[in-house]
Parts: sequence; structure tokens; C-alpha cells
Amino acid sequence: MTDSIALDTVDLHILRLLQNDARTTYRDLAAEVGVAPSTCLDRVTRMRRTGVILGHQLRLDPARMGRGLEALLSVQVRPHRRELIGPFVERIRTLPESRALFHLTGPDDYLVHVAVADTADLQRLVLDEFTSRREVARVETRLIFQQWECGPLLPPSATTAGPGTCQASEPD
Amino acid sequence: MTDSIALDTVDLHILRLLQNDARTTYRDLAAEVGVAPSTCLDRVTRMRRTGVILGHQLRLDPARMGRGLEALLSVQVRPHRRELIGPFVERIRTLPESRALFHLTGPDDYLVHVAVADTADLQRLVLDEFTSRREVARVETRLIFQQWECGPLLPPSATTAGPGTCQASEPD
DNA sequence: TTTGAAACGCCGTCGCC
DNA sequence: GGCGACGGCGTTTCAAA
Repeated sequence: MTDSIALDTVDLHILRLLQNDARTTYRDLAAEVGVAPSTCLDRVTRMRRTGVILGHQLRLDPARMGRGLEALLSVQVRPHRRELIGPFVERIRTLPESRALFHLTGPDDYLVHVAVADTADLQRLVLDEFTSRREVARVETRLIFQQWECGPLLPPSATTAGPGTCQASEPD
Repeated sequence: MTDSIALDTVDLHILRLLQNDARTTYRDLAAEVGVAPSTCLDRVTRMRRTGVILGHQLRLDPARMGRGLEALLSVQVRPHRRELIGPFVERIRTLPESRALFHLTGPDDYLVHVAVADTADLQRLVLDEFTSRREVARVETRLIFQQWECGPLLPPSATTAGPGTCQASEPD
């Protein structure tokens, strides 16, 4: 189900360009990659159908929206049983403050990335939505000073051998 | 510089729709929101210029690209001085395995979200790129069982009072 | 499977309200 | 500031190779 898909040089080149700017036109993609625009459309459509491309997302600035403070909350849920964590996950997911939620190995079961207005807002969130819940045994709050998005996501160089070569041929 | 921008009902409605699918056409946005397409274009252009909208990003499935294992690495850097953390951050940012990097409060200075092929690949990454660095005092590795993207990012309800109302009027 | 070209539909400026 | 229309362009289809 989650098998890795064979991606050739053209696919990877397109992915790298689209990760720089997802609004790049097929016409510009084609000029850059060296194929016809219709071919680019074909490749992108295929990668959407095979699940490599999940979707196009808008990147917003939380600070410009009145959420100038971000934090990571490590949450220990006890007892860690399905009938408790189901509602917990669903509740946390739908909070307007939540940006991402991870279920992790280790002593802290969940990590929640939240964006709030200020420290008072953060305190309210932690008290009202986390520590007040019976199944939440412990919450550890860490503020985010700074964060970086990292380079384009590409397959490992030597992996995914198969019908297509899976490494980039031309650096930027 | 990072003042929150006044966003009215139309802006927020557009943002919610674009966060579902960033490729929604202005024509479809207009039909949904109840204004003219040119008005939608106007609003989006303004939000791009004011920095609310940072850009359009492609969402990919790491598993389909041969990176079926994700992990969070908590890294303690000692001594925590600018001349050491600058190159460290730059190196980690440009690793093909890195997806995101956070500078945090608390005993662990950095959190790195990585995507790798398997546990052997993860071990290689930790040994070669983290514990082998002189300034890295400690690395704690936690695997990601599951992760969730959360709802659309919107301003806090009561905050950002001003010329425009900043709360959503119509639920989906 | 890629391509070139043609038809369609969207974008984005503009003048007007 | 929002609206409607028009010109230009990007997208998408399709038949051929």
C-alpha cells in the first residue's frame, strides 16, 4: 500500500521545481525540464493518482494572523488505550490552535505543534484542553524560538532501484 | 513587522477554502464565497502582499518516495554559541532527510523532523550527521507512529479587533 | 508515451459603478 | 473597494508517431 513508486529523472526534476513553487505553470515546468507541457501534465497527474503528490497546500504566516507564539507540547496519556486516545486525538486535531499532531515512541506519547496569540493564550490552552483532561497525565511545554522548512523531499539516492532511475541528474 | 493583519469574513472564507485545496480557481472561490472572481483575486493578491499568504506548497507522501520511516530527533548543542549553531543549523537544514527544524526552549535545543528509508538509514543518519559532530552533546530519537495535519489555520476569535471582523461566519 | 497544435477556460487588467 | 467584461495566456484534450 505504501510501496515506493518508481520515479525517473523527469519526475524528480518536476517535483523539485514544484516544491520551490507549487504554482509553477506546466509551460514553465516543460521549458525547465526539457519536455512538452502536456508531458508535464501527464507526469503530475500520474503522481497525484499514485499518491506521491498528496495535494497543494497554502502556506500561511501564523504571526500575521494573530498567532505570534508557537509551541510544542509533549503529552503523556495514561492509560494509553484506544477508547481513550481516539477521542483525545480527535479533540486535539480539531482545535484551532493545533497545527500538527504526532504519535511517538518514547515516554511522551504525543507531540502537538500549536500556534497561539501569546503566553496567556498558551496557558489557557494547556489548562483548558490538556491538563484538564482525565487521560492526560503530563504536559511539557516548549516554546519555538525559530523554525526552518527544509529542502525538497526526494527519494534516497541508492534506494528505489527499478524501472526508473531515482536520482536527480542536474543540480539547480 | 509581524503585526497581525485585519482580515474580514471574505478573507477568512477564502483562506479556509484555499487551505482545503490551494489550486481552487478564483471562479470557484467566488461562487462559494459569494463575491466576484476579480474580488477574490484582489483579496488573495493583497494577502500575498501583506505576508499573510507565504506561498503555495506541494504536499508529498514520504513513504511513496522510499522514506517510509519518520522520526523526531531532540538535539542538545553544547556550547550553545552562535559560531557553532550557525553551521549546525545550516548543515541540518540541507540534509535530504530533514523535513523541519525547530529551535526550542528547554534542555534540548533543537528538534529535527526527519524522513528516512528504514531503521538502518536512521542509525546511519544519527551517527554520521549528529553524534559525530563535536557540538552535538546529546541526541534523543523518537519514531513517529502516526501524524495528523490539523484544521485550517485561522486567527483567534476575539483577537485582532479592528476595521474588520476576524471570525468565520459560515461553517462548512 | 511523448508530442504539437488547437479549443477551451481561466487569469488579471481595466474602466465603471 | 467591488464589479463585470475583454484580451492574453495557460491548461488540457487528442490524434499521430
